[in-house]
Amino acid sequence: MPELPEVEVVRRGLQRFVVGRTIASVQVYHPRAIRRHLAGADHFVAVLAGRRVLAARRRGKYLWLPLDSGNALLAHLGMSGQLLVLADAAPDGPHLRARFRFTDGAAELRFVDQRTFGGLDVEPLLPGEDVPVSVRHIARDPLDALFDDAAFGTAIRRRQTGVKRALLDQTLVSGIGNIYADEALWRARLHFARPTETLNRPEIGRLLSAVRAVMTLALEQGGTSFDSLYVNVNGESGYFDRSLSAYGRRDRPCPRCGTPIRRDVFMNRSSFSCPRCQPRPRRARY
DNA sequence: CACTCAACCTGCCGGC
DNA sequence: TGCCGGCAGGTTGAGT
Repeated sequence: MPELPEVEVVRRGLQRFVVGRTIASVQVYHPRAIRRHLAGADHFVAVLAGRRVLAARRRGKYLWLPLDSGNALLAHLGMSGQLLVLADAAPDGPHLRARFRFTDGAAELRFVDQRTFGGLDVEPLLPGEDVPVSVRHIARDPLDALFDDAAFGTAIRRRQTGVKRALLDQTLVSGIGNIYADEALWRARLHFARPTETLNRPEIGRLLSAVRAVMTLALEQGGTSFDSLYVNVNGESGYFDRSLSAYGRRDRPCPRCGTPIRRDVFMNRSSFSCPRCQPRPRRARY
């Protein structure tokens, strides 16, 4: 489940159903699911057994559970990863990659991932910074209280690239993927190829406000689910897809001006925008 | 640093 | 019915 709102929905589920519990045993069913855990599956299983989950945290699209050992169980859901809290008796689906049982014998946690782009590992938390090693290179996300708007504005204007490419760069601002990039640009009336160095302060302010607004709304609606791949820990879909203004709406009217939404191929993926509200800049940068 | 491409996977959909 | 290309919410590393 990919972008920030969907990952945050999962984090909240883990907060409610997993934090405070002690892991009894772990089973790994597919080596790719723990490929980032370089010490291997046996080690992964061993360091988790008996550990208590202290919290459920997130930065951007990364999710982690700090443990009483001082390490954290880190998860990235990739394109199709799910963390599900299910009764032990619930049948295993075809894409079950790992299972976590708890000492209280209540519902277990499962990592399910059709495309196996997601992954789990256990790693130390950086002293002082409070994030796992693998999350160090990721910028704070726009819903983080410590996100620095002014610093972001300076940094994005220093880039020599297009604004959508910048939004998708997780080292500049994290949590934004293809859906919310297109939705935020539509709200801010900016074309995806707008050169970042030409953005002025009001435009950057508009852009950040748009990102936050669309993510907050999506969160209230449980995230965006086009199919059963993107679900919360209880397997339920979000319904923000009904509120999308541009993404996936090729040839359908722009909700603001009625012009048919266009689709462009950009960075080898689809970009949706309104030709009238988001005119292509004279000098475009991709 | 900016940028492109390929790779990593499975499954679904539409066209032929 | 079946085969094939295109497409899908992400990240990483190699190469220019």
